[in-house]
Amino acid sequence: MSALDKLFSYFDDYVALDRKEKDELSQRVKVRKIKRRQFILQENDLCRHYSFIAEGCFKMYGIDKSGKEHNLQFAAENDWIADLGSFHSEKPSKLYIEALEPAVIIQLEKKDLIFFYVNYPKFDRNFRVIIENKFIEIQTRVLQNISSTAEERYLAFLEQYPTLSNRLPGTQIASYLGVTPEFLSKIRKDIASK
Amino acid sequence: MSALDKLFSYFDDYVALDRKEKDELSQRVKVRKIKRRQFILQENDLCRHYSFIAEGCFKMYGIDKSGKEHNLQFAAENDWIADLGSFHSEKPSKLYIEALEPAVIIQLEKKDLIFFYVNYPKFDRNFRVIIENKFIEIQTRVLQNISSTAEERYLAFLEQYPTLSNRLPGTQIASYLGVTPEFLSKIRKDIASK
DNA sequence: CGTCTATTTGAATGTACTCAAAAGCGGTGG
DNA sequence: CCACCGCTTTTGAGTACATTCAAATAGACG
Repeated sequence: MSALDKLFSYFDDYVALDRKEKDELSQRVKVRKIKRRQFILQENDLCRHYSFIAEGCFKMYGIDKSGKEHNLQFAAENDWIADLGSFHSEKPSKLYIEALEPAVIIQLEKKDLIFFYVNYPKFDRNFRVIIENKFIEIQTRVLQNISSTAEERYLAFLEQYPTLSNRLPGTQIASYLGVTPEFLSKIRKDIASK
Repeated sequence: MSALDKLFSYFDDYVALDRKEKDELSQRVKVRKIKRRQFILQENDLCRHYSFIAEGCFKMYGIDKSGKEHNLQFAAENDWIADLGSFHSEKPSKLYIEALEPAVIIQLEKKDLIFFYVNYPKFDRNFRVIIENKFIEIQTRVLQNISSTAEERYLAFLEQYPTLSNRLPGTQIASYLGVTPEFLSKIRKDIASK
């Protein structure tokens, strides 16, 4: 299945695209192969694209004043990744997006996205629903961050993202949960001894 | 300025509504007065409405197994509040929405919201942009939660929501930041002694 | 004025971090 | 096939950040 076909069938879960929309999309997107550890966004870049992931896995993170990385989100097959803040404001990003595995992505530039919003209202609908679902997801995460211990957050992560949690090294999960890798190791030990 | 007029001029910051859309909205929404401490959503309720706040201020929170409240968000004038998860899935909510001040809200039921989505694509557009901005905001909060100390988070809150932080008791802010009120008091003391 | 809630303070405790070091585990090249 | 390299994971001791519980104080509202 080609990368583009993956994108088309992704939209089948929303309001499916018709022939014409698929043709337009094909002409306006750019398919890219990305190597492990390659960045598709770095601090001070403008985020110019929505990237749909056909294969592989990315992390988006910020770096604090002491130089530590903090994972804001992971994204794998059939998901989008972008720094929405930079994308909309057209201001330099404070974030990094880096491939954790070799990947194939489909990139859509802002002007093209706007083209679809203007000409095919279906895109407003679809991206509204997509972002609503992402909002619900991240809100759950916030609630966990402010109300649970690191161990509870880790167990919730395993449950919510079983596939990802097998694919990712503990260091990356620790960074997502907001704990040190050493402490995650201790959490795992505690869990195992039950 | 009437509650409805506030809603109309709120939309002027997005794609403004025309006469017909305003008329339709007027007919389909319900304006309600809400008392301080009154709930517009409680655990196990279905969240059936989007509520636009014309006056007053609300908190949305979850209660953990030990009975403690954890504030997921505040919302004041010219903002929306709803449990999107429950609203979309039509499953019982795990959250509470409670007025912190006497309030006036405008409620829109799901079937009416869908009516607008279907008949006026502008609503897809507007709510897409609204939720995108909320997503950007909450993502910033997540990054702070996983990367900053309580003191840093508190200072960031003061900066980002100066009006709210004057309006809210410290206990509520503490709950939002994910710390105990006692500890917030110590943070304030530390900040004052600088 | 009394009641209810918010805020402050302090002591003891618990949760998570820092730093340093060792052990494990792939992959890669010689 | 083995040796080495880079990265991940584990372990432990000491420390810092944040909580709990209890109690006193201060404010706000009817």
